[in-house]
Amino acid sequence: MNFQILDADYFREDNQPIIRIFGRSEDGESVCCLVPGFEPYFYLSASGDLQKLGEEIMERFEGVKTFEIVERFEPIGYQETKKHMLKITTYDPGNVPEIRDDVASMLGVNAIYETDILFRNRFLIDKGFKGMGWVSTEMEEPVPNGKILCERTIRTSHISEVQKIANSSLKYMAFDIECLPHDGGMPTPDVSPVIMVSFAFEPAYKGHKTLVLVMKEVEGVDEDVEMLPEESDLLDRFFEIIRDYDPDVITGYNINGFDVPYITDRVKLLNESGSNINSAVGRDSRVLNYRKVINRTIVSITGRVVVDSLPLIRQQFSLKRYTLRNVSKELLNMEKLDVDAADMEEHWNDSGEKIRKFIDYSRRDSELALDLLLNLKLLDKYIALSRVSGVLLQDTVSGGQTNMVEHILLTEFGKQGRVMSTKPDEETSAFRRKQNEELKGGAVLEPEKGLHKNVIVLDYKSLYPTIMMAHNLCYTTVVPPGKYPKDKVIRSPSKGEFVKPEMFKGIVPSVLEALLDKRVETKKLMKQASDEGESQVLDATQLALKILLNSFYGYSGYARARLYSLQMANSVTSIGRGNIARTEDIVCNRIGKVIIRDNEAYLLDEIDELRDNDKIVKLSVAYGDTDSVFVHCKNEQDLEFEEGVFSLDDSALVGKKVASIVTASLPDPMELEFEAAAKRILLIAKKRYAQWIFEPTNGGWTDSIKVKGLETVRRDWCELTSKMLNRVLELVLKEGDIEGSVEHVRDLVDRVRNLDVKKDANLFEDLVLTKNFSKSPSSYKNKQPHLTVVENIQRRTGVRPSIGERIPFVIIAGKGLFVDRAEDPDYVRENNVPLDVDYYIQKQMLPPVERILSVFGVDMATLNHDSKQKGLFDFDSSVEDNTPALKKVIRTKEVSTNEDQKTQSSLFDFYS
DNA sequence: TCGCGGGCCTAG
DNA sequence: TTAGCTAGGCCCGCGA
Repeated sequence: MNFQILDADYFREDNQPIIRIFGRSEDGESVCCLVPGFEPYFYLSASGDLQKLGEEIMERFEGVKTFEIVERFEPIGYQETKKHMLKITTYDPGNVPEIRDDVASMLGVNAIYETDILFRNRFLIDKGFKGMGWVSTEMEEPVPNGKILCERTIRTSHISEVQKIANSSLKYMAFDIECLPHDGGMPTPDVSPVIMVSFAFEPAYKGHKTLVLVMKEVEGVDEDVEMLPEESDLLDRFFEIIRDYDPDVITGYNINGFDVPYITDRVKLLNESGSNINSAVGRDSRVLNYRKVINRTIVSITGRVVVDSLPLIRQQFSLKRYTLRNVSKELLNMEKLDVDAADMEEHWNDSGEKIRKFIDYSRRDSELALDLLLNLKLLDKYIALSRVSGVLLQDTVSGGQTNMVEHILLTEFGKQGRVMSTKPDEETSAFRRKQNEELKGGAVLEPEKGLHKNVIVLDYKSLYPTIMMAHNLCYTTVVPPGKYPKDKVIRSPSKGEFVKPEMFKGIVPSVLEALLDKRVETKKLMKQASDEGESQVLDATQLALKILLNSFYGYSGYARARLYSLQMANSVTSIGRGNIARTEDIVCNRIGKVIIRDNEAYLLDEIDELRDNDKIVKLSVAYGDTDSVFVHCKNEQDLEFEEGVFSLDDSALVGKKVASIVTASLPDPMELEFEAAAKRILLIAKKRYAQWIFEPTNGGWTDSIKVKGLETVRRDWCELTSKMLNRVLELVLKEGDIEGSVEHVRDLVDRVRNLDVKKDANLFEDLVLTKNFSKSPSSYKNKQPHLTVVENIQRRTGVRPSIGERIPFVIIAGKGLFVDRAEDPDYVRENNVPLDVDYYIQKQMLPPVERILSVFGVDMATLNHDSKQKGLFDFDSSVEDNTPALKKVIRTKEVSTNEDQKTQSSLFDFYS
């Protein structure tokens, strides 16, 4: 039988561990496969007589089954030879944590290794199985299901990996609960009952796409509603439905933060007072439970995957708010239905329309949760990450990059006879964090500020991974500086030394090479794929490979990693910094000029003499950040090309030429790529710019305005700022319309100045700011506007928003500090509190737009002009007063020269 | 008035 | 943010 691995764990049978793999088979059955015969082990290195030490350990610790003297490399540093170590095998996985500290403190023991690897991961790694990977079983014996809640349970030790791209069809279930709070506050499980539970299923459950359980009799409802008179019956039915449906994936919105702990606590309470709710949900019949680990609730259900979509959406989408209402609207374009907390009791006690509405609202929440998961394909990425890294799906969904990197490295270390370090203790991590103050990052080039035409964007393909590959940077190649002769090592600008690949090819570079090759291969397959589903799987796979490739650098400087090398991390970035500086030098000085002739790009020394129709392109670097360079193309006189002279295709010719020359000078597989051509680009500051960018797309060009770092992409500015700035950027970049920009800003300033909240509710919404409530109030050293609002809300409702929530606020009129005048928008709306329109004009609108338009000589006064006071026709003269050069250019289409350097606009002819 | 630290969020 | 990394802009409040 072939099945795909969803989850794995182990249990004990006659004092032997038996591995249990859960999955779904090719023909759609849920499967549990028992695999006996796998044993737990760990390593230790010691000085002295290893045989004697092994015997002593056997004698002293009952759990130790056997030992073996083996040869292994230590985890960190290049080593010429392996060392003798002890491999200790125990009877039970639980024995290892029991004895490891005692063993570590025995005389002569230097270090212990791999004592903290979960047994199921140890099994997967040693057998070469992967999370969401396919396996095939033979000679299986059927086993009576007993407590196992799968459609088939088998037992075999003949199990092997199978190659298959497609995924099995999983069963998804979303749920949501409603609780009845006392007097409109937050419900708490000690007093407020669960009155409704809703489900959404994919595929349908016995013909039901959704189902709502309600704790009362309601008339006039459809067959997707079940009525149960008692809360305990309702909860019992909830678990019965889960067991009966047998989902692979259980999802919901904020279920880890709310629903699961609530139901668990409620069941405990009810069962303690005489109820008999069977809350078994795991495929091993384990009851629903949760663990709290600082700030985080961990929920795991054996054999299934629990996916709370809230953290996934937080990670993947940058939104101003993450309420289900806002997320559904922004990402699904669907409305959440809602009963106000204050009206909940009234709806619940109603026996007509209101209670039916309440039921529909509850149903909708489950539908939305399922839609988020499926329509946004939230899980695809994680399934691909599991298949590529080998980590079980639950761990890629709820874990970080560390998990995956360490899983991959443990696998490769094992293959190459190298042991893996244990996780560092607190002290070691703290020490490393201190050391990390020495860790330098990427270089950011000083931008040539202002508006430019014809800028080519070049960037390095996977810069840090390719640096590690090209220079053999690895934990396994790093050597103490000076230990080996100069010609034997690669030395980085940060003075890190690594042996050359001829001496030893590093494990990290090898892994990266394999990942990169696989990504190229996957992209190729994707182009050939005819089936839509297969193409999607391949796309998720190449994305997963990209994520993994980029995880290794960050991991190398991570204080809590099993493997840590400041030398390696610093070498990566120092080579990166050297590289971008060298790239700038090649572009500006070694290349300098490119000749375009007959649709080909040439260097000066590639042609004999200049001809009449040759286009001479002068290159300079306008900006660059870490792995990118923006190359500014100008004419022979070092001026912008006139409109129509330098085409997008010319950009591509120059870009590809430059990229190929730079690439040729680099060690394999480092590669500079032509990415896009910007017709115009506005550079404001480091990490802040906007481009009218043209990206090559199968034969043609696709254009868009791309904004980086400016207020339009920042969530701590109000929507009005974003909208205003977006319009200004579009006018400036696409049309060169400074005058129009100024008018647009003035119109908006007027509207805000004359704001009437009752008449213009939309504008009010656009004035709402949000900031993340990121830590406990006591640890803030300064006042913060969102903290003021958190305190206000807590004072008024008794409920404090949770840490990690984004807090919306507006600034109200009054005296005193800005931070004290932040207020909850809901409160302001309900109580008609006037806003501080001056704050919005002076602090939210004018400064961001001034930073952009000052490039053209437009100042605050021009923008802040009051139409009511000065009249509508005042504009032209005010522009003339402030910026004569600007107006001249706009009005007369004059082709300017270099004479006026004061305002950038004088360099261009926008209207031609 | 200016410089600085805290805070937030983004680029890469 | 609920365990990859650094660079860096900008706002606010505070104190010299």
